[in-house]
Amino acid sequence: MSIATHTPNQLMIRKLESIFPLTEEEKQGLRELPIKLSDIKTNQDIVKMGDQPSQCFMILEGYTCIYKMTAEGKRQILALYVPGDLPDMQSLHLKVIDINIASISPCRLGFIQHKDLRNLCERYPRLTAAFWRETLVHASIFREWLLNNGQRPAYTRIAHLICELVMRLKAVGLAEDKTFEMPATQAELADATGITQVHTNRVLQALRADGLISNEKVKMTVPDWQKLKKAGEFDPLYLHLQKTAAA
Amino acid sequence: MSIATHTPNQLMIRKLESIFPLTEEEKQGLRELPIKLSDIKTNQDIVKMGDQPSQCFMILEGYTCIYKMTAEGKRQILALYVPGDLPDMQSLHLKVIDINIASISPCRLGFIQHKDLRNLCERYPRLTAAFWRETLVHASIFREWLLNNGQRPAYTRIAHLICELVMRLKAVGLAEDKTFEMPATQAELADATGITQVHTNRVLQALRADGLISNEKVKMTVPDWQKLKKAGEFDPLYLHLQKTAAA
DNA sequence: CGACCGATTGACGACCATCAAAGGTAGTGG
DNA sequence: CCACTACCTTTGATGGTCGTCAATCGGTCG
Repeated sequence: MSIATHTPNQLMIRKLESIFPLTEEEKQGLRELPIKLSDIKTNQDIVKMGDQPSQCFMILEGYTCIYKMTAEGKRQILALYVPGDLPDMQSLHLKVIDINIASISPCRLGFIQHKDLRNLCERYPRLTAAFWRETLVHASIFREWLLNNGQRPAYTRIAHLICELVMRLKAVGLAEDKTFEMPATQAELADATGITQVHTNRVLQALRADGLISNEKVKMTVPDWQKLKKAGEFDPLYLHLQKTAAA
Repeated sequence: MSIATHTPNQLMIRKLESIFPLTEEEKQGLRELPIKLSDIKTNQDIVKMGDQPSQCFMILEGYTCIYKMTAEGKRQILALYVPGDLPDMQSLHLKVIDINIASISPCRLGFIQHKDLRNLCERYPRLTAAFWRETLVHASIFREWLLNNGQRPAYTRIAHLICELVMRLKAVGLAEDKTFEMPATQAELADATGITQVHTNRVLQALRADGLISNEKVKMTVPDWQKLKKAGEFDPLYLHLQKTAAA
């Protein structure tokens, strides 16, 4: 089977179902949510620190990241987002954006007005819990990244990051058996894991030499999931996936 | 003026008001929320990974932290929590706890049943937004820690952590002019910032030598806030405090 | 074909980790 | 009042993981 494709609203349903059980009525409500499409290129800023948007967006295709810079100009990538994710859901309740969001591949985005989201949640109150839960899961991912970047050596760290991506892609049906899209450059992986680009390159070489990953262009494949999982000390509890999605 | 003391429900109101404007009716609702007190000693686990609690708690006195361990037994402290904070609010929507929560000083805690919280939010729907916002602010803090621990040198990193604590304590009226409680040991600061205990000690000596902090036992004082802020590259935007609380 | 971007390699060094031990301080109990 | 203990802080010595700097290589695209 090839990688699943969805309409925007179907993708949102699939995403929410990966962490929250939806009723048929709620799905129907979600199908009626207005979503406005927009395509962007690689390395475009989508939302910037200080913005006060009246909408948020879902990724339909491609990857984005959120990042912050230090005064010295160093960049930390705080999260990678894949199709189905809502990188700026927080803007629903935090007026001022405190991060930057950029594409790391060509993307198709679906913009959703805050007011439409609020209306939907009023009509289907359990959806409030679903969206809240989505933000809580991402908070949990931030915590895991803190552990990963703070306490694990570079090799383990990158293995863990790859494990997480695979799991999250599988949850929305976007990872084939062992292969998935990995458009992030080595510089981006470096900024995500808090190591330098040069060292990232050497770690990736080691991971390839050990048979844990292989890649061609933007396609990465994981020959032996168990081995990678072990190398990355990966336990998916923190993703809080529904059992059906985790399988 | 001495450090503010509150009843449990007053403290919750004060805390929520630091990030969200409350109406008089909502405050009245909050005053009627049942909160059950409990005292614990230093270094007690309060909630553990895998738990499925039916309640959450607010800190009334003392400090707690949340942490995770790697397979090799290294500990990362993911957040420090001070009076007014709700370290396991996430349990309202994520059934399984994915972190450990422990006291780092003697604490008085106030336990709140999930069902009481849900009832309250049903009666005052804006409070849902307030509590959601509280969890989003903490997600924002996790992001800032990722930046801090990932990209800043040890000296800046610890200065930043101290700045954050001061701001958060002031927001709930728990930092006097320049002095506040700092019960965390150097080992705990080390695990929070991802550097070793030995190196933390040396950095603290440097901060003291530079006149940025001084401390006796559990009291820490900041002689020159502007200097510390600069040394820590501290910008409080990410705390999303109301203007009144930030002042 | 030249320009650009990302991946790769080499040499060197520093920040911070690791290991080990000693000094302070508080609390406990005889 | 003083041992005794436990915990935290401090110090010294050494070294490794990873950062920095710089250059080259390879592929893509206009």
